[in-house]
Amino acid sequence: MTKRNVTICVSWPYANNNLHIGYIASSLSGDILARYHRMVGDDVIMVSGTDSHGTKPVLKAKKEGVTPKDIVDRYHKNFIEALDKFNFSFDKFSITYDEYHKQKCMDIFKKLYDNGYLYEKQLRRPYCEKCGKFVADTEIEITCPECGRRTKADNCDCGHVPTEADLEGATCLVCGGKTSQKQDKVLVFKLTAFKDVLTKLVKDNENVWRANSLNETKKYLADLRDRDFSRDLDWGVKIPVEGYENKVVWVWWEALLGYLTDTMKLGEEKGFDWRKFWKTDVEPNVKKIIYMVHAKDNIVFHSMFLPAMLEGLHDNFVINNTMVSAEYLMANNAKISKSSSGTSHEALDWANNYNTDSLRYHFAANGPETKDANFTFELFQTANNTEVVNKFGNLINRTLKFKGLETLPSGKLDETIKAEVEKTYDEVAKFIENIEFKKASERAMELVSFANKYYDENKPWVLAKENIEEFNNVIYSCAYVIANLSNIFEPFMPNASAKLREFLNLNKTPEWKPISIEGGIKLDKVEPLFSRI
RNA sequence: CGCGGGAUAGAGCAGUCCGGAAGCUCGUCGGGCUCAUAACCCGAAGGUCACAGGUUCAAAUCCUGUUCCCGCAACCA
Repeated sequence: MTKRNVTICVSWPYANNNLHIGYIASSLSGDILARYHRMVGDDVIMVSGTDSHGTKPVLKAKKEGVTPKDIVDRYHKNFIEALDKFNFSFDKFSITYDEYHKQKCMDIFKKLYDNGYLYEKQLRRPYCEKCGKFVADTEIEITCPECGRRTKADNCDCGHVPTEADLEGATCLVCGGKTSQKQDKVLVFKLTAFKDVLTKLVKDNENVWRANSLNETKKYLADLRDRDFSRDLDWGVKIPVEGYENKVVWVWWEALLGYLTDTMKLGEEKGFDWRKFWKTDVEPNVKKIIYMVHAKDNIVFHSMFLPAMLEGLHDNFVINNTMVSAEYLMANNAKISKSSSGTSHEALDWANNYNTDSLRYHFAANGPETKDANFTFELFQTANNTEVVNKFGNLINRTLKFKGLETLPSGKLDETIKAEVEKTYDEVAKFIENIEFKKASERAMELVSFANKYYDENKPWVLAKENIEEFNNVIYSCAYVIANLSNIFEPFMPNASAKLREFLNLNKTPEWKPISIEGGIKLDKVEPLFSRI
């Protein structure tokens, strides 16, 4: 296959709470893609980082009497630790308060301004005299005129959306004082200027994107509006326009550019030209794939906001991308973010208590790919004990720990096994490239079932006593399957795959193609890959 | 009536675009095997495809309406 340049953009977790398993479930697709594309020989980068700006860290910092940086550093550390334990193979995982990111963003925003895509709008906003600044809706509290309860001003639990008038005399949550409506201005991004480009983008991907990405984007296009670009806040990326010294860029606009700034930084560090991943005029003959991996609440930002910004630079950016939009992971049928039950939904807790390969497999096979997926300990336990331990782990054990077997015998490779292995590579690859990870992981597991069946039908425990040559052929053929499972499962269960390579003295760098195996390997390193829970 | 995704055996899901004998994994029940972490293999039972209409020789699939879950729409991100 000809080499492609593949960029995998995994959405940026917000530094407001510890990483939860929903993020792992919806982002895993990115790591599966990254590992697979590296194995087929593509030039791959996978990037993301911590989204550190916005009002929430600021509020939390005030409450705890620390700086916003202290808050986001705490969560950034948690993100890195959790993602590392789940074996996410990021080439870069940065943080948006990084000076490099901020500077590059400001350069880009200046260009968008110069190109005429940012304009000023007047409006009235709540202003706190005591704090001496305009405050965000989440920083003030009002009495809801609909239900009479106290609520933050962005929305009320009763469903009422406060109007400009409702905000008059709101309470500032920072200082406790009253706010008043004052004349303010906001910088607006001219999203409507990109209607044709975005319409074409959707049309070009009619058979590529999932239904949620396509329809959600079409809906926005039907009623396309310009979007606010600035925010009244001092924690964020400064706006390189005169008169906006006290405002910052709304986090979305700069966080999305993190994919680009990560790539630029990576290029400087590793010595490659970042443009080969993002520009049509660099390595023009190499196919470029840009995957956008995120959950459904992020759709339009990736399908519209980012492409519009890139197009607005008038600089041959690759606009076309492959949207990989997941639905939501529910925990015990409740929204993870709002759940307050005793069970932890923190990614790090799960990683510390259970086998992350097993969790990865479970999320690939039963994750929120096209609709919300429920996640419970019981469902995971079943998947772990039946699919992962009984089928996968047991195949390894019954083959490589066959009673009395100390070295792998040489033998003749069974033709049906050889053919099935080749077929599995092709079909799993097809599913992965088609962003169907549920099917891909299940198809991979079918090879395990195929081998277990082959094992049973050929009864090596009988052959061991009656026909040692045939016994050797069967065990050798099963070991051949196991060697290839170490490749095929690399995107899904990287730890187990690495251990299999160690058991069988295989090359440490896996490739997406059948590998042969030699007899005579000492089997003393073999141990159970997974344990029951 | 703001908009998008979803509702299919006890559980989790595929099938819906392009209508043509209801499938997969797990669980349950029965059988086989004894190499293996009591794992593995074979077989069976189990579903008015959310609900109500309609189109058709034929509907899980197309059309209309309804209910429920999730998300988006606002200076939350």
